[in-house]
Amino acid sequence: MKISIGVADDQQLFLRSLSSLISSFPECEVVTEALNGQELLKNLAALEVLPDIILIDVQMPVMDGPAAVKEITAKYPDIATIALSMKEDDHSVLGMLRAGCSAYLLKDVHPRELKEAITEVKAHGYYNGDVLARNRRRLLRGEADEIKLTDREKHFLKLACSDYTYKEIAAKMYLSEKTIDGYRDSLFQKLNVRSRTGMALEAIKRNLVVL
Amino acid sequence: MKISIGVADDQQLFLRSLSSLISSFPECEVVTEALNGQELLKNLAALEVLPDIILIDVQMPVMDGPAAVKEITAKYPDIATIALSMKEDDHSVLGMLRAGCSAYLLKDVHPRELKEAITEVKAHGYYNGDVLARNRRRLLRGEADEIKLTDREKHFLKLACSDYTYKEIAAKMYLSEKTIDGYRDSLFQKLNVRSRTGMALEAIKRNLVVL
DNA sequence: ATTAAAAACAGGGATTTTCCTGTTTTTCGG
DNA sequence: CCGAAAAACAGGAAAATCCCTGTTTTTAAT
Repeated sequence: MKISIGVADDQQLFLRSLSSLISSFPECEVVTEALNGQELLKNLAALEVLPDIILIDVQMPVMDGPAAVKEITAKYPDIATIALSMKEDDHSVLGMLRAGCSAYLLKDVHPRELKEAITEVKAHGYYNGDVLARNRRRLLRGEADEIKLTDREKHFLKLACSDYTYKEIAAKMYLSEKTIDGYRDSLFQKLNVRSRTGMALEAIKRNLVVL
Repeated sequence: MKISIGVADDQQLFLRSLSSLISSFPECEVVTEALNGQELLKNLAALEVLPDIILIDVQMPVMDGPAAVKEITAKYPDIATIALSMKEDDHSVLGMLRAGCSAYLLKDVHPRELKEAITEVKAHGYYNGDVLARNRRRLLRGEADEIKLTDREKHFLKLACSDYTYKEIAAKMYLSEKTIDGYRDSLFQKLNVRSRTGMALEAIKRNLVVL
């Protein structure tokens, strides 16, 4: 019996190419394709035969990978998901891990490894050797750079990734400049930086803020 | 006669998938694949029958897109190149345009459009409707945000995208702090910013500095 | 050798940021 | 109502950055 596959990626060329490649695997067939999480869920709702496995990107518009995987895991517990991403930063990996992914591959893997991952996830429910397997324990026990930011800190951080002065940011947040100083100090500590530029760069690196 | 195609991309999965997809086009055949510009040039040197068209990413390790296209254009003037990229910022587009690309597509195009682009580039030497066609005149007449930075300014900018103080940067560059001030002022003007954080963010946005 | 341009450097003041320690107000749980 | 914790705010000094104008040195062309 062929393993049925769903694929979700916002890059159409990659999506179609990958589908084409997977269709060339004797033991696999692609049953659905989507350009984002929302479209994927819509397609799943309309399918009579659900895929066994879904290959899904992390960053997609409309509904991103973690949100989609979370919903798929809840609604279709028999579907396994394999993350396909360009990035392996802890934030991305943790997001997909927490959402319920069975494996996490980078987009620079060889097709043979993708095939192997599909096969192993189908047979055993997980795939050893991928990003997720290598980092699961470290990530879950919090050694990861996963930090907790309050909503206000996140808002401040987003505004701080700009040309604004702290005075201007305080005005935009309807807070005192001294409160802004406090947020900055807190973030300096959490991100282990010592300047605003360093903080902004670190935020971008960790995908806390998108440019 | 089939159009022979070469493909270069650092993401192996995309590379193989795309090759597989293009091999399914009746009028095309893939004759070489490479994971970077250097490997591509090496492969071309060994081929008896050169490809008509090369699909090439902009950002690759070892040798990037612009450098590779420049060399291909010089050594193999009969080979046309089509850029395939995730980004369409002016810097990336100009780099490929100046290097000699015949077309510039984003990776989110539909395979049909890729096919059309290949066909048109083969038949006419260019492809209307892509990023390059839409921006050629604007870019070349310099309305683009393409700015000229001296080697020293680039070096400074790279160092400034960090947690270092200007004093520390001056020490690393064996220059006076006042000279560093001068570079900063110059870059503030060129990038139209008014703070170091703004400068760093703008540099990243324009791919002047890679995180 | 001369001259012009580019690059490096400077003075100095204003503004902003960083750092440290502390107080007050608001919120929340018992 | 009370007390603790969280959030907001504060003083103030030092350091860093920004802004403006200008000089000196080096490089390059003639």
